[in-house]
Amino acid sequence: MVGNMDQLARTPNDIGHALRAARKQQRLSQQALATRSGVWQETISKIENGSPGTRMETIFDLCAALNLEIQITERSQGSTDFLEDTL
Amino acid sequence: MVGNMDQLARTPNDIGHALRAARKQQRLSQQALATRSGVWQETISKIENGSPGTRMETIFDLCAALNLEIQITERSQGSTDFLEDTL
DNA sequence: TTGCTTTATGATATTTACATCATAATAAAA
DNA sequence: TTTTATTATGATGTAAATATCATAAAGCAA
Repeated sequence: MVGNMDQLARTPNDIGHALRAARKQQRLSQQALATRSGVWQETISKIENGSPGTRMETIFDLCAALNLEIQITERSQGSTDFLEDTL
Repeated sequence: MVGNMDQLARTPNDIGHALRAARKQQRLSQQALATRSGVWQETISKIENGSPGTRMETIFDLCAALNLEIQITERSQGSTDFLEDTL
């Protein structure tokens, strides 16, 4: 394990983990986050537990409230995966 | 100019722009992307034009098909750069 | 144990994204 | 121009996310 390369999100679970980690790091309850994000506590619970299909904007709201940012970048050519673009 | 730091996404429009840019860069039509992502061309059109409320998983599907990755990170404190974790 | 806080869950109603089709508008070639 | 490829748009039906409430389940202190 080289480092903290775990902000990568490719599934609803990844999102949930990232959000929960950030919230806990800031010692916010789901309810406190709900208040400052406008997303309901019940919804936050589901998202943190990886419920699928969450709307982008809900994630944006939570990220904003948690001082998180979302970046979209080219996938860095990984180690063992050998998938080639036959462009 | 240090680098291309414009993959930041905080609105549906940002997502749309990133996706369209990547698709064009790879010279794919919306239909071609639709085929390889499982997302319909009509839906791709709307997303690229910033339609709100898109489901996370739809974005994931498109990113996967375009070799893009989504990262969630702490918002880097701007200019005055003494940020402390009072852990 | 009790009591308090936090998180999860169940139900309902509204809203909306997406699939799907058809097609219109636009762009690009020919 | 005409033809073809691409993108956008409009309509419909279904599936599902979220707001909202009520409450159950966990967790944690006293």
